[in-house]
Amino acid sequence: MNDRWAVAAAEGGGALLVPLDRDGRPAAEVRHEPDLAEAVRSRPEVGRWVWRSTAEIYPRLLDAGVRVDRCYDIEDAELLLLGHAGRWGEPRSAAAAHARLHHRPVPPDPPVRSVDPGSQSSLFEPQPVHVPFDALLEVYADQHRRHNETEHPGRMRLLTASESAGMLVAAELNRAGLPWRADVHRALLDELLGERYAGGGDPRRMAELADEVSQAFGRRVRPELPADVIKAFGQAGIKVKSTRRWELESVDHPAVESLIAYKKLYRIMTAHGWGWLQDWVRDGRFHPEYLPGGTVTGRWVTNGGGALQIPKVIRRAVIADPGWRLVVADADQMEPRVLAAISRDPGLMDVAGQSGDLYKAVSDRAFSGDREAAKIAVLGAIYGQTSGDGLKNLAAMRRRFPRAVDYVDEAARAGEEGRLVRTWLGRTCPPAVGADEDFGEAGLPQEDGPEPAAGEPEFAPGYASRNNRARGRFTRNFVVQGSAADWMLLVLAALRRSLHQAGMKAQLVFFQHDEVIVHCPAEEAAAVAEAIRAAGDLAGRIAFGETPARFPFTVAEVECYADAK
DNA sequence: AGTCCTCACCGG
DNA sequence: AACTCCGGTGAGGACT
Repeated sequence: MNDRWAVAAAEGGGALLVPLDRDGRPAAEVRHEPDLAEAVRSRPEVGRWVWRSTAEIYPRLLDAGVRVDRCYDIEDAELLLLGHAGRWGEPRSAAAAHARLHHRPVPPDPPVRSVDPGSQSSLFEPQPVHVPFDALLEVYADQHRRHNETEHPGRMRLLTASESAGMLVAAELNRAGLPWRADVHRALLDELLGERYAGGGDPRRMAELADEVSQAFGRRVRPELPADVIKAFGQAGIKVKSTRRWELESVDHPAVESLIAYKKLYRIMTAHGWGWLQDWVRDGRFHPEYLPGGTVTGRWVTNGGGALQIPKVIRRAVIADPGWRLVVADADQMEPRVLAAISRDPGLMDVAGQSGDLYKAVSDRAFSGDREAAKIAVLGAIYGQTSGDGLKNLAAMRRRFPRAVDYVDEAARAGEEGRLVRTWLGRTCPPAVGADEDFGEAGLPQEDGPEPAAGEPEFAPGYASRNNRARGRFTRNFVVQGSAADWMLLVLAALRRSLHQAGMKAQLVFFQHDEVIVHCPAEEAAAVAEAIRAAGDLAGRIAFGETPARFPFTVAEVECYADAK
């Protein structure tokens, strides 16, 4: 059933609980029970647990071996509801929400603690702010009401419910960790960077490359210092504006090859080297900290460990346990398919209704079979390409897929004009950055945002409109990327549920924007792959209603993550 | 000694 | 050809 109960840890220990009625109000007396986990465990009939913060309470339940099917995260919902009302930036804690209800001074949100890699505790639960249970219940009932005031109440309810499901997934991902072979990782580092010397300094291979760079310049150059490299090129008579790889690649100088190779290894050493291994991998698992909804578009972020930026070469260390497999599933062309579903463009829906190569299908319709041109045009429409081939091809897009292009154009226009912009489910874009509240410059128009580049006249004509255009590109992308994140949350929720209902040992162990990894016994792998595909279809129907658009996944069953692509 | 900023790279 | 959208990460250095 859909029965909801609210629960909170009691101050002196134990739990406070109460069933809720259809309006989200207490349907009985609040009861106190001595054991939080037991109170939840003993009520499997509860359809959804309503609580202040999943990150605070759910790890404690998991510690006690208690899993819940569904929850409602009040502080996450507060953030989404405030955003929908255009009140981005107001404190989202339950304490703040309660104060607002009673027109009392609103306390600021507590700061998030800094990263502590060695710690096992959650990074996102600063210090629990105590909120009396009855105050929490008032906030929930008010949120229940506020959903009905949104543009699409059904979608908004789906948004808060699915992001709450994401919170459950995140807590479980944090606990499970990604299988990680530290021995393989170390061997990889030795192979790529060279062995480390006892006295410190660069590892062998990197030291060799640094020497090659210095020899090519005829003087000692530290390749990891952009300023030093630019100066060295200047002394060699070559002007470079930066030491970015794409710029260096076009430079004709004997140092370039070694320099690029060094920078590649330097990046691996600093971001995913021995120190990283020490900090983030324990007991054969990499434990990042996932934060659902950490970006304004609804994409997740991780705090620490760089879990969403694991270099391809390092993925060789991600290896399933003996007898187990990694089922790696990647949503195919997620964003164009989502654009088809939200814009209802007939041509694009038609194309997205097939599970084959979407860009090929687009190219057959509008680009005489030129797949590359089609891909650039589709992505250009989504990203707001302003120059180059994308612009030329955009005209063809506009002819063949007018409603799709109109949809993102309208989002861009709304952004430029400072209107609210929302994803399909109702996640709302924050106002333009720039009016910095800390300095009380509320009256500043949005176009006074970021500082102009050095040397650029601060009030040059055209400066404002340039920033407005940047804002338009942002909101144009926001509706697509954000609606895709909406869909992906529903995928995660459906997948989590079906893996559990099937009674499998399979575990979600990784999530990255459009990709999931499930770790499972080899004999479950086929069923897991099917569950992922089914979750994608179900999420499409739930999020967007009946639509011909399909949401296929490329699924690989592997022992090593690096073999998935 | 701590904080903030820039750079350049990783991923989607 | 150029670096469009969304982020995290560390190092180094400038600054307080």
